[in-house]
Amino acid sequence: MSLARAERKLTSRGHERRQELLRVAIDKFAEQGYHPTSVADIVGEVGVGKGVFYWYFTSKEDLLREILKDALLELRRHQQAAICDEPNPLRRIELGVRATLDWLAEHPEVQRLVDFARTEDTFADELRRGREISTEDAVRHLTEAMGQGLIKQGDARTMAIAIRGITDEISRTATDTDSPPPVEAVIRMTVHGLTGGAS
Amino acid sequence: MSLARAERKLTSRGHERRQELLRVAIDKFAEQGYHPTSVADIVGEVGVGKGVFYWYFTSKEDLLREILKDALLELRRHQQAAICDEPNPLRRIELGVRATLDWLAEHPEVQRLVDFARTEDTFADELRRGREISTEDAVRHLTEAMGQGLIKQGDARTMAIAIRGITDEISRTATDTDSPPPVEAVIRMTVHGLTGGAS
Amino acid sequence: MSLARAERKLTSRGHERRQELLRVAIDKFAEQGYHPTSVADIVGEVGVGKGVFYWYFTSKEDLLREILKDALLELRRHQQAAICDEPNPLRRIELGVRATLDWLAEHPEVQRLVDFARTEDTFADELRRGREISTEDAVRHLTEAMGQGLIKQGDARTMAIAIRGITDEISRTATDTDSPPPVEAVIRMTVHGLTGGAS
Amino acid sequence: MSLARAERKLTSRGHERRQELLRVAIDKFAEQGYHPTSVADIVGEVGVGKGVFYWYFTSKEDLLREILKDALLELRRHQQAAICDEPNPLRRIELGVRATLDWLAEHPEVQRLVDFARTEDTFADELRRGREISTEDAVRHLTEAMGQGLIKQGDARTMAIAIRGITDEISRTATDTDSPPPVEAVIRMTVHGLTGGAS
DNA sequence: AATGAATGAGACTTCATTCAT
DNA sequence: TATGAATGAAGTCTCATTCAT
Repeated sequence: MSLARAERKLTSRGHERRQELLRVAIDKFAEQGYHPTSVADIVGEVGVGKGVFYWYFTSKEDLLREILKDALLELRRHQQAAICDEPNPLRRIELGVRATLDWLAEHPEVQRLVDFARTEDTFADELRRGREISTEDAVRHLTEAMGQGLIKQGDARTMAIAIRGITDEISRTATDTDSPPPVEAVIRMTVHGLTGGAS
Repeated sequence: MSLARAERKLTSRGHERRQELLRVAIDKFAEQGYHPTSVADIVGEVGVGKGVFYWYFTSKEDLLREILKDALLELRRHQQAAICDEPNPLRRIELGVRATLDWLAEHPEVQRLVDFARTEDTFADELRRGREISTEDAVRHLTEAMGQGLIKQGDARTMAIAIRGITDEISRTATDTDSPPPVEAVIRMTVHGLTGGAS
Repeated sequence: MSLARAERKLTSRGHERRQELLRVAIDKFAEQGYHPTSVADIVGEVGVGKGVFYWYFTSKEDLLREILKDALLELRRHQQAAICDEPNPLRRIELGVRATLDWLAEHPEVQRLVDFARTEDTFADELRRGREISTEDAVRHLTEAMGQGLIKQGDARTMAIAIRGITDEISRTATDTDSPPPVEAVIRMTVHGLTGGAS
Repeated sequence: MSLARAERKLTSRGHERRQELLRVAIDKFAEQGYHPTSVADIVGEVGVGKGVFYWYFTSKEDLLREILKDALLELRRHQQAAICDEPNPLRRIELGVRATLDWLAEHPEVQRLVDFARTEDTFADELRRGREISTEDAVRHLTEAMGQGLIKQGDARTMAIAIRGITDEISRTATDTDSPPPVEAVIRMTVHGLTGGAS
């Protein structure tokens, strides 16, 4: 019986084709949006027949899901690699934020796709789990930091979500204005206080 | 030549029809996404023919643009009304954040639409201008607060964007989990410091 | 909410269009086969856009099902009308066979469609029920005839099936050779004995 | 130029492969229908690449034609073997009918394929010739039987077709209901009179 | 002999939009 | 104003067939 597309063993040429399709799809999706981009657009750009697309992917939907899965996995890896085994929890947050801004600056297309995916139920679930995990990670660091008296006591979960809100929005704006994200300012705000109210 | 739809004078019954179409469209768009929702879906739910739709709106695209324009205008009004003539700039930020969390909690559909619109060039421009304005508003308050020594000197623009990032992401999460946004925690973080680092 | 296609109320023009589509589809299906006939072929012949097809039918499959349902209903009506209230059960069989040969000769396309439908599970069920009913009808007449000593005792069900086998195959051959079915010979065989063995 | 596939000399392993493809194809065709079964389905089930298929068969169409040719040849052989050199023509009919019911009961898939093939012009011709021959055979026996006064004078050709109609329909029904065909009842009807009308 | 990647026409179907009634 | 029939381009996807390896 034929293998599911995902499990199919690919020749090295096949692997390259697949990557090429992914790359082009990411670009087009980010540029025009998921729905406005047709499979014909994608294969047209790569210069292959439509069948090729369906040789490597089950459907257009499957393709986006694949893209999202890969991207979030990579981002996570990037973050983990940055944090490594830093003992200071507050510094871990900092390194995580830096890594995120960094990676998103290098993959501006991805954020658009994630943002889109979040607006359509079919894809939203795919993301929720990943977001949960990243939130929990941050909560862990923040809780530890509170325990060590490095930051004031507070609602760690809300803080974690806020931090993601900041990094994401800063990244979006940086991409929109085609300028590098103000990393240091963000770090100052997230780690040393958003406004540093005089209180 | 016929008038542009928007400018056409409507009977009060016509006005109601239009509002009903808008309402249904917002719900469906938020629920299933813009593209997956067809014009037939919308008019079907309202119980009118397709002609009606094209009497009130130039196109499906026009409809979403209209929705976005209206929504952002309303949000802005809500914010302005809250801030009113509060003299303390930091307090103005606070009131603005409160008003935003408030309004988004009552209009969870809108945020999805805005988030989607941001991912497709056709709509993105519509939003950029509004975002610019709201950023500038916040920058003004923050700059004034710095001038008065209420908050530490810093990059006001980045702060403004960060605050929007927080309110938006907190709102999204609140909607996702169907729970009220942790308003006080957010206020504390935005106004009195995100982590309030011990430094 | 929009009505299911089947229940949609049609204008008289709409009703005609639908009939035209049915007619052309029956012809094409019978001529080239169901699968080799594309929806494009059908609407092309009628001279309308593809959307029209899907305005009147849910799918190509639905269309064939509809055709089968209508055809079998009509055939049954024709048979019933012929038998009417004939008291002699053997004569009822005769009238039924005559009516069947008659109707199939006038609707040679239908038999091909039914024959095809029988070979594909999706449609086979649609037919089985109808066949059951017609078999039971014949069994009733035959049993009554046996009771009255009009025919020898025997397996009524097998007889009924055999009679259908004869009428169908005779009809097919008549259609194939483009000649009228040998009605009298068939009647003689079915009613007075297939070979009339000398036994 | 390469030899026609059919004439190519095959190694014994090659012969087996071919048979396996035929066997699987017959099963799938009978199960799902000819068109709904893809070449990929067939080779997938056998566990070979697509190239293999096209090594042994010119096309999918060719495959079905081959199947039909083989099947009808085998059925004919089975019938001939049964009739052998029976001198009584009426008994020859009986033996032929028995052999046919027998063989169709053992090869229920084949009948579906033949039935399907009859509904599509591409294959119909392939079958017509075979049907002609078998009709002529039966006509010969029947005419002889009439000459010997074993059966009443009548339209031998119509009788022959009727007999085929009976055996086929009985076989189909037996397959459908997964029960053995009522051989004796059929013999009685075909040889000694369908209803044995009292006339 | 065999594989599996590639092809590309064409299948079915949807849908924004128009327009006669 | 309103309807619903009609349009037809475009969308996703399938599949018989070919061919480089």
